[in-house]
Amino acid sequence: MVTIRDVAKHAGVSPATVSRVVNGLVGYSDETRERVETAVQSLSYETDYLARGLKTRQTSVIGLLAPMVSDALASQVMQGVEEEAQERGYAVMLGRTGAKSAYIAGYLRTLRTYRAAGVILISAVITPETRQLLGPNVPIISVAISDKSGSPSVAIDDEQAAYDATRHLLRLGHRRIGQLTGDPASIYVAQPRKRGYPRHDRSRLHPGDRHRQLLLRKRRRRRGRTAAAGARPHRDLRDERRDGRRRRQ
Amino acid sequence: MVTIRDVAKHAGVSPATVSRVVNGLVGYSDETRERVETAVQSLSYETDYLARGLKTRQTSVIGLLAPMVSDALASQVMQGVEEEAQERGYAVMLGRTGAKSAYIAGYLRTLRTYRAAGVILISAVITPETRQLLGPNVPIISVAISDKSGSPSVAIDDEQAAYDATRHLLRLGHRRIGQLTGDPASIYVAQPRKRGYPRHDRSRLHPGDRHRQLLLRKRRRRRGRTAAAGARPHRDLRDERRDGRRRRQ
DNA sequence: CTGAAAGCGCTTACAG
DNA sequence: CTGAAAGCGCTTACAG
Repeated sequence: MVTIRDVAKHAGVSPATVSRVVNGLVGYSDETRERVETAVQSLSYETDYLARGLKTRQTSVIGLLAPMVSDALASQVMQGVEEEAQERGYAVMLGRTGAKSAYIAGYLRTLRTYRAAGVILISAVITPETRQLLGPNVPIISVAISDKSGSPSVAIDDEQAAYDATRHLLRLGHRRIGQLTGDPASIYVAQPRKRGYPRHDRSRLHPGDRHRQLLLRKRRRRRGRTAAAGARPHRDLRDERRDGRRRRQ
Repeated sequence: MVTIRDVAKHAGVSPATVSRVVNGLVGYSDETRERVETAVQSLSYETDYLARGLKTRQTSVIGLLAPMVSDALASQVMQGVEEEAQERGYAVMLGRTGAKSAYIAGYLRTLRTYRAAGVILISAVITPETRQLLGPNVPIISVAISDKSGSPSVAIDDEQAAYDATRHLLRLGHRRIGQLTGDPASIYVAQPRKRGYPRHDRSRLHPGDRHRQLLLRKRRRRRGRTAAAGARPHRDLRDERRDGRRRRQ
């Protein structure tokens, strides 16, 4: 393996100077720089990240933890993270937060000992333990869950999203609307979603949709039997249903 | 950070001995082992992978290169690789072989300088350049493309698969069968797929399927106009079509 | 502008 | 069974 010493010898300078040039620091003449660069080229020298990381206490590794690697949302995020990381010279290390949260501790420990430059958490909550396992100096970013603990996060307003999605269906004239929030015990965003849904009331319906609603009502009557055979709506939807019925009377 | 020296001091032994115990080597008394383990526990010592890797010239990192992170097949493979890796104490480093093959060189270089223990290549061909960039000591495994260069690979027989898939359709009585192989210039498996398809001839049809074929033929006649309006079959399929027609005469 | 030196945290012959 | 020492390849005050 070609080391910084080899380059130094080849260029007739000290290893310290090679390091400075390679890292783009200050403190060398143009001529020196050129000699070093030539030597780097002809020996095809490559910095040893392990050695550098050991010395500087930091590598260009970033940790990327997802619930599942093959998760649909996570895949998309991972793809994006990977693209940007590679563009900026970072390497991405993969991990799963998975079902067993014991796993995540292991990954975090690994990332710390590889001196990761930062960690991106997809669909996972940053707990005090997370912080502690990673040490105080590793930045954490959470994606898809907005963090309350002070870390930056990239996420949507889940409550508002539930509200908007429901409104969309209401505008289309639908009245029997189910909501699948996920189990609040394990799906963190279930709560805000559950809050967003019932914020609706009749007065919020868009007035311009009257016509369309009439159409839909007719169509529904025609499909009467099919509709009646449908699944019973979720308990939380009772109010909306009653609301819809009253309008029809 | 807790180092091996701290543990050594705490346990009243030398760093060398701590290293031996931690790595499960031979050469220490039971009593020593216990003292070291206690010290490791109470200080919650964690091996520095960077330092170890620098010394041993090998880390527990394995590289995982896929065409796209969000690719459907790759996602599944990645998930599996990640599970097994984590079980065995390896960390997975991500990379994309992507459209630009120039990228892959960068990843391979990175993996070499992180002293990766091995590399898994999904849907990519192992070229001499691959080998060269990674150095002679890093094992490479290719997935989804069977390697001819001597590396182990996990893949299906694409030619046979194309043959089998075609046979399946033939058995169902279909005669107008298109094949989407992908562009042979960029999709490596297009060639074997293309070979597998036309290996069929009439005599290979499963005799037990006669009855079903008759049924299908009737049905097809009924839908005559629709069928006629369908897309023209691929040029490569002409023989199969003619074959099918003759049987009807 | 440049180099000698120390040290990051570990491992591993070597010697006892 | 155990320890002192050298060294992996780099960076960075320090001194000039």
